[in-house]
Amino acid sequence: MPRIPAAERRSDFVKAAVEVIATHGIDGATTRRIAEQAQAPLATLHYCYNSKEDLFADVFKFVAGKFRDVIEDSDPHADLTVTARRLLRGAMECYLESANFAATALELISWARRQHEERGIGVYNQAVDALRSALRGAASDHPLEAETIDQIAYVIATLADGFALNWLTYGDRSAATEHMEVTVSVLDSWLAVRLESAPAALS
Amino acid sequence: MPRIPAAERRSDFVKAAVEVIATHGIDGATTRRIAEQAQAPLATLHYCYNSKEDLFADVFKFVAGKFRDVIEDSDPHADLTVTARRLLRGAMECYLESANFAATALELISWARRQHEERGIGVYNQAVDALRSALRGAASDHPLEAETIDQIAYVIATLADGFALNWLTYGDRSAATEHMEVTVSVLDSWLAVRLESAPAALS
Amino acid sequence: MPRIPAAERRSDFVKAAVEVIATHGIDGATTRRIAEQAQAPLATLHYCYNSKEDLFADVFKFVAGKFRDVIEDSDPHADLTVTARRLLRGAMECYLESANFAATALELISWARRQHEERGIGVYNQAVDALRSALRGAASDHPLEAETIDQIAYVIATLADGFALNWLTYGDRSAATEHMEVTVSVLDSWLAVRLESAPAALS
Amino acid sequence: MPRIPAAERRSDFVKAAVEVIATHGIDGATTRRIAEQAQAPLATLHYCYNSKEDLFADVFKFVAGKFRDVIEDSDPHADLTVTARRLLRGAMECYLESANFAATALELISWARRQHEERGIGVYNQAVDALRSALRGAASDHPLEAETIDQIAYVIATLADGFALNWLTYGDRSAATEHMEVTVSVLDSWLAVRLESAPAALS
DNA sequence: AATGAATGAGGCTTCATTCAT
DNA sequence: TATGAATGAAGCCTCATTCAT
Repeated sequence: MPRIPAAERRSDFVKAAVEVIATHGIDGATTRRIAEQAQAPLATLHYCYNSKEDLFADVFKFVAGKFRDVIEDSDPHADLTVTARRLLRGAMECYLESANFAATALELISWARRQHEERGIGVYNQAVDALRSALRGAASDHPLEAETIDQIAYVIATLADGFALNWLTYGDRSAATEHMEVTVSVLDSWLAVRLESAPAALS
Repeated sequence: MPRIPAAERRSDFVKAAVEVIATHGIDGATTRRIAEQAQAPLATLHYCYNSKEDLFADVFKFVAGKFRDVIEDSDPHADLTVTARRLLRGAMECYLESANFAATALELISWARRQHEERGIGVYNQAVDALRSALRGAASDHPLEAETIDQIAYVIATLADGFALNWLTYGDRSAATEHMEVTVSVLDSWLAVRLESAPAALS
Repeated sequence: MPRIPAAERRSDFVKAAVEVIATHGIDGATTRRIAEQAQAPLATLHYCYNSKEDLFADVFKFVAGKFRDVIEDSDPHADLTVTARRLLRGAMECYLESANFAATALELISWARRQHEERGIGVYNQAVDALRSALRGAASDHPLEAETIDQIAYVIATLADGFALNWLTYGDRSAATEHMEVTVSVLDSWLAVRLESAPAALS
Repeated sequence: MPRIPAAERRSDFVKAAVEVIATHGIDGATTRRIAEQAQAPLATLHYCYNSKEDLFADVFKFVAGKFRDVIEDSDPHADLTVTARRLLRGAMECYLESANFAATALELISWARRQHEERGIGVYNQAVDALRSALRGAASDHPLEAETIDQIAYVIATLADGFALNWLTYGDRSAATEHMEVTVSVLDSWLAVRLESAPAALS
């Protein structure tokens, strides 16, 4: 009965959609289920969004925005190794904090791949771009080759996503917490070797 | 009326399902589309399988079997480091060889997570189990702690899946080929550090 | 807040409805589309009219009124043949001037037939009545049988509507202009024969 | 329960659609109502036709075919005047025989106009084309200018459609029967004048 | 055994209308 | 007075599945 502004209502539907996508998958996220989750009549969803696709576009923005927030929160003055480690840990903590968010992010990546002909469009690409930007900022003192930045971004993304898949599959929080440490140590080991040789090549 | 043996018919449907799942996702893999891809009448699918879920169970077996084949192909007499590297590379080559297989595997992992209450059931779990067995075989000379084996299996799975996600997202084969090398070097770096200290702890 | 008088508002909606009905048909003339065409919020339409049917009743009046204007414009002192010709030409020119008006008139005729059980109610009937009145006025000197008047009115209506259907179907203005002349000549030929014998029967 | 071949089922739906279109108009002809009229579940309609549009295309064919039958039934050896009169009478009798057919034909004409950008496509055009062919056949002895044929076809179509509109509006069969005679006499009067001068121009 | 025919359930979307402000 | 917000009903269509042959 309370007449809520449309903007706020839309946000409710986005949150509901994240829950439903995580639980039922992208294609199982029917308008009925989303409306029900948002405790709103089905028609109200279509009053706020012209189409399901419009709603999903907003979900998309929401997820991409959360990634960007996590990535940009990292201290820009830190060392490259420290920054990389923080980015990876931040992503994993974000996944660990909300399994639904993690699941929805993976669903969206899968969905974007199927939906659009133009590859690389979507959450994944935006997140990797943000990773690259953050890394470039941290490496501004001793500029690395673009290729090195790309590789580090790739490894962080790979480790974070691989971690997410495992955590979502087993749903075992304590195991995941341990895996987080292992994953960080993997990055550390590789970076130690990788950055030891790379700057040398530049000097 | 070619009178195709039932077994072959079922195999056709499984292969068709893999294609369709990769292209349209698990929920987009409708019985109609699968039957069409298999060039069979819709009713024939239900003649071979009681339900869609039964068919998917076979798809499941097929994918899990392919993983097991890749893993068990690796030389059981090799060194642990070499074995780990081979397992990772084998998985990635398998993904690279058929993007459809990779996509279907990821879809199935996602699907299994949503479908069943009991976590850890499914393709992912079977693959990790197989990884563990292979690693144990390679480490039979100097037995490691179970935890170490678990960690190595986790890291291999994580790296392989993270690699797959990237490759599927961009669909860039040459980039993926380079990523494969990077990914292997990540494993190598970490194993070098990890195995250097672990045995020490045992001695 | 332009504070537009309610009467003007209603007139805007009627005009918008005529456009929309012509373009999308009676059933395609949704309240949304009409409000949009009138550049007014949807709720305003229902503020001015209790229901869509009420609005359509006004559209009805508008169209019937325009017909009456055309018919009553014709010189009441003219000869019967001349009057009949003028009425037919007037109707056709009216159709030709605005295809939207023609289309809406035909839609309303169709709609009225479907809507009401009582046949003959509607735009068509009102127009034919007006035709009869005009013809009676022109024939006041040598009163004809009512049947003759009825027949002339029927023929004029038939020719005008048949013309409209053709013009709307092809949308070819130059062809329609030629058809107008042919149509008038059809009426002339028939009237010449018809009125030659009819008065004779009365004398 | 009887398993009827799809082709026959389709014919049932076409007939049902004609009824429903006549009663409720093109846009009121919902799939639900058509299925109900055909005494079939809604889903069965979509088993026989991929879409509502496909069904309507068949309705289209059915109506156009009936027109063609009526027109081509006319004796090809007859005189032009006789042929024209027969064509007109045939069309009107066809309308009179089934008001539903008449209504559906007019609805389809209206619908085709709204639906397709390319003007002149549809039932109307096909019927007029068939009229022209029939007239050309009858006039083969003393070939007339194409323009004359066109005009005669136009006048027949105009009179028949105008007649139909009146008959549908009032639903008065006895009045319509009288109108039929009047309408034929209108054609006769005009043809007498028209063909008297036209051949002269050719001789 | 094999497959066209058939269908209830549910998918997304739009409708005319009402409510609260 | 005006109008964004809200909604039950109904629109077309596709789904997995079953039935009859």
